[in-house]
Amino acid sequence: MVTLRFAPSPTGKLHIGNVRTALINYLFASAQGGRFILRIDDTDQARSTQAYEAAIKEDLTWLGLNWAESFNQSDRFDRYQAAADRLRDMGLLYACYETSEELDRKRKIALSRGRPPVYDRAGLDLSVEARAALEGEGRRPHWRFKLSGGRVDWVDLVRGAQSIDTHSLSDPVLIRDDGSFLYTLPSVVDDIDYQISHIVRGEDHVTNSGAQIEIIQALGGTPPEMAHTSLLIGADGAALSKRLGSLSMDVLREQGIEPMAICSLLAKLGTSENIEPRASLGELAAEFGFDKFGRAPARFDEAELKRLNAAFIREKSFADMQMDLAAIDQRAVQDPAFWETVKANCETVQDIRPWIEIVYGVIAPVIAEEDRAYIEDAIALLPELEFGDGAWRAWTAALKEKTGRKGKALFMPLRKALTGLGYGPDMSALLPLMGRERAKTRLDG
RNA sequence: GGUCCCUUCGUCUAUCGGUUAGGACGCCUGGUUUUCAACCAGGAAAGAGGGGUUCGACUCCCCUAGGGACUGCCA
Repeated sequence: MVTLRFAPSPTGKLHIGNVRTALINYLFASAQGGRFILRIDDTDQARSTQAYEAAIKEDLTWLGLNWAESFNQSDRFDRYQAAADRLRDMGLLYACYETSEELDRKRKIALSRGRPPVYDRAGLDLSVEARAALEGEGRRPHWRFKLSGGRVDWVDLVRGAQSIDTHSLSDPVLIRDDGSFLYTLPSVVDDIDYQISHIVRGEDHVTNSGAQIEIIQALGGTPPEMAHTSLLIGADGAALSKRLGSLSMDVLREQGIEPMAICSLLAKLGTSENIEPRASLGELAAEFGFDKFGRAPARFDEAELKRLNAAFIREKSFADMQMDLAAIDQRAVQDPAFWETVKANCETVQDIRPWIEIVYGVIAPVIAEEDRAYIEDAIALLPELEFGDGAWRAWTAALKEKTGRKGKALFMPLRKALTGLGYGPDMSALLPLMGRERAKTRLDG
């Protein structure tokens, strides 16, 4: 039985990068018939909030990434404490007394001397007396895990054979000087307790994985399978982090992006599969495979998401969209033909707004000076009877007859006068929707 | 400074020593719609640079350049 986990910390909103990791975990678990667990990494009490936690859960639910079980690390401090005690008993957890400033200074000095900024393990050599003296100064220790100094190897599902030299790593701090836990130990303890079979996360965690494997082994656990996916970068090739705010789920949702558009893109981006609309997570799961992932950073382009969303929208019937349409404007649901007519011109549902005004509201017509006379003819020939399906055809045929205009010259002035725009849905469908009176008013200018 | 990863059309990628270097999205052109979009068809478009190895290199090796990650009492 495979068990995967997604472990966000509730210190911010879910963005496109997080969601990709969540989705990949979900998809693999689903494809294997396994479990997908949501773990809230809220060990950082100062920065974690209930609001973010709720928002994360809301976003995941919106995306359809349902979890079999969820828990908070803040409820499991006793477990982490027990693990810390065991490590301490084994001599693998040692007290250090440097302040952050002192550590910072040490790093800078090492760097300036051309040496790697690795912790010098000064804490390891402290005698009982020395420790007592330091504590007498009012210092409280933080605690580091003693790395083996050897190599940690694993076969990564995405990156292949990995070998991390722990000698080049600083011993990770597991417990802060205020006694609180950093994420490392809780993560390891939870992965063991919940029998996580696969850890799937971004490649920014590869060195963490090296240290974590050693801690897992020290605690008597078996390291899970590991998969580190390459990170997403922006369309401009720069790090995505700068634009994370605009790519948060709540913003995308407000823009009218479909959850499956997001999932379809994120499941395939950076893989050898074509990025195409998929209607369900089940389809994406069936197509999922770590062997399809490349190792180079993939570019996330918001424009691509919009295009994919447009493709989704064209597939949506009025029934599919009724709720969303009503939420935007009641007028959008009074005639199913409205959606069917307008959807091909929308990238997101929100794009119906201008068409609502065009069909049901008031807009400023656009009539070029040289087309005045033509529009006068058009008014004269406007079909008297109430508009049906053939109104546009009959009207333009008559106009063609009268003016000799054809093609673009025949249609574009009418489109611009009636909609204020040079593009849009089929006029033969749009005209009956807006009705004779509205058309007349706009032609009058 | 160090460690690790990466580099094929604009973008995501296929190729696992011998191919007219393939596909998808985008783009361009044409068709259709007597208009735009949508839709359909066709087209242009790529091996970062330099050295090797080899009968033969996109593919293997080295160097250079460029990009990414890590190097936190963040996760």
